[in-house]
Amino acid sequence: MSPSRYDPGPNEAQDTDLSAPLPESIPRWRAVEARIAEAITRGDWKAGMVLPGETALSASMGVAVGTLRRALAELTAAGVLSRRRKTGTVVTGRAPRHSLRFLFDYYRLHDLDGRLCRAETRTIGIARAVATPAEKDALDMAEGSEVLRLQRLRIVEGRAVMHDHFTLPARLLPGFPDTPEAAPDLLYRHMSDAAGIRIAAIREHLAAAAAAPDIAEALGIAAGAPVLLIEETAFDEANSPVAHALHHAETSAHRYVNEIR
Amino acid sequence: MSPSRYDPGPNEAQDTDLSAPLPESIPRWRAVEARIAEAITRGDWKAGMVLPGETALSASMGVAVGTLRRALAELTAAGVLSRRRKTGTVVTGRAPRHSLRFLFDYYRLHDLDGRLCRAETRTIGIARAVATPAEKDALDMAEGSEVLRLQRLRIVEGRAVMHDHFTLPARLLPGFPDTPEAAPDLLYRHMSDAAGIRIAAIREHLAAAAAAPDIAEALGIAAGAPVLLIEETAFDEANSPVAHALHHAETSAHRYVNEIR
DNA sequence: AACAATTTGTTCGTATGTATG
DNA sequence: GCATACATACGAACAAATTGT
Repeated sequence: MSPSRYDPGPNEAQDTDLSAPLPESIPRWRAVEARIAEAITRGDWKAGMVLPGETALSASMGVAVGTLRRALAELTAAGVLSRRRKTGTVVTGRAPRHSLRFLFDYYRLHDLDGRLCRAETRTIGIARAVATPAEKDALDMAEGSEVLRLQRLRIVEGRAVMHDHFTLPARLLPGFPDTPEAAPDLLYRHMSDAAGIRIAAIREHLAAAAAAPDIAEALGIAAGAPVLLIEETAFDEANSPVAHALHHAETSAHRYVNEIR
Repeated sequence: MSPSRYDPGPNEAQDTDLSAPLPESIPRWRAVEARIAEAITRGDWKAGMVLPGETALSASMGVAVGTLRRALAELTAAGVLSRRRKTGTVVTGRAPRHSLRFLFDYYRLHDLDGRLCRAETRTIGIARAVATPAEKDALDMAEGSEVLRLQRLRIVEGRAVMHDHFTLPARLLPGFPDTPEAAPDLLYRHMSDAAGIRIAAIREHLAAAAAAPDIAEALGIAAGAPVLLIEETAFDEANSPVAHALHHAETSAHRYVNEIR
């Protein structure tokens, strides 16, 4: 904190609250990474800013250069930072919103101007049933396994823009609520917190389709209007499918954004 | 190659042609990474196979452990490998098709059964012009800059399934051909080879729309039929936009596939 | 044009911790 | 408990690229 000095600084990033002791029990490079990412998302280090050099940063955070480099490498791979010799390490300003590393609610609805939309989630149905053959196949389950089915709406500024239909192996989520009111909004976060399931990869199959009557009604559009169809499968670290979902999105005023590296 | 012995091996990966001298002028860890990735895509190391330990591998390839670890870390981050203590390093079998690292023609059309489609590319138009305000904005160019416009069709089994409209800053690609016949099929590969432009990230805005008459005709579908709209922007390592494209895909028999980590 | 200084990139080596069989 | 394999952490030296003198 060093309250004795005030230094607005020219274009260089200044200290946030580095040199505070790092938490234990997690890798130091990860703690360093989180601290830097936090400083960026908080706006302490803005887009285009150049960070202090490796030696200075590592010294100020009390870790070896190699440890700091690991953290910077991860953030660079995630697209948050860009590094060039002599120029230094600069904040790209590209949002880390599309990486599973940083967000459990990784959804990515933007408006036509490119701004991220904050979507409210409303669960409208929960049911338990024996898996259909298609579900059994998609989730790699045994014969007769039970599944949880969830229907949800994503709402932006009062308008429903996406309809979700999730299918989850019931075995993975014992004690999952049976009423829509009690359902968690952040499904993947809940899976991580309540059942220790960490999503390692998500695969999406995208298509355009004409809206079926029930979907059209839920989204408040005409039947047959074009909707974005997203078939999503989530995998854990062992590469087993742990969730399957079918999304229908109304995209006359929104875009589904995707970033590839 | 060691032709004196033949060893089918139990479940362990055996030598491919490691210990061959590594190429110069590129980082050694990248050469190691490429060699391992190649062995996997060639089928030498199959899905589920466990690779030799770090020390053994590094020794057999003539690099330090840290160098090998860098290569393995990259492949793990890309989803090609999975590493666990004691168990070792195993091949996941998940395809690295959606990573910019491995494919210049990164396009990702699959059929409804999930199989990757090999799409033929046909360039149907090339033009040079002064950038429109929208293009100038999307590509972050100066007033009055010249752009290259490319129209292409993606064809799978004789049927056009996607229409591409690319816009590129003409300044970046001097000597680009002026006739469709001479245009390169792999645009990003060409940009890398001919102009040294390396694509570091791609952002896509996806939506569903009703097909306009000209697009409908190009794709051989009815006007107004739902099409998948993909607005794509490619960035180089300095985070500058270097290409912009508008894709229209016919998705009655195909899916556009996307993998997130 | 040549050169020096700075900053990241690569490579090496080593030591210790930790999870797993 | 022990051996094994990866994970973390440290440090050091040199290479390569870029900027400014």
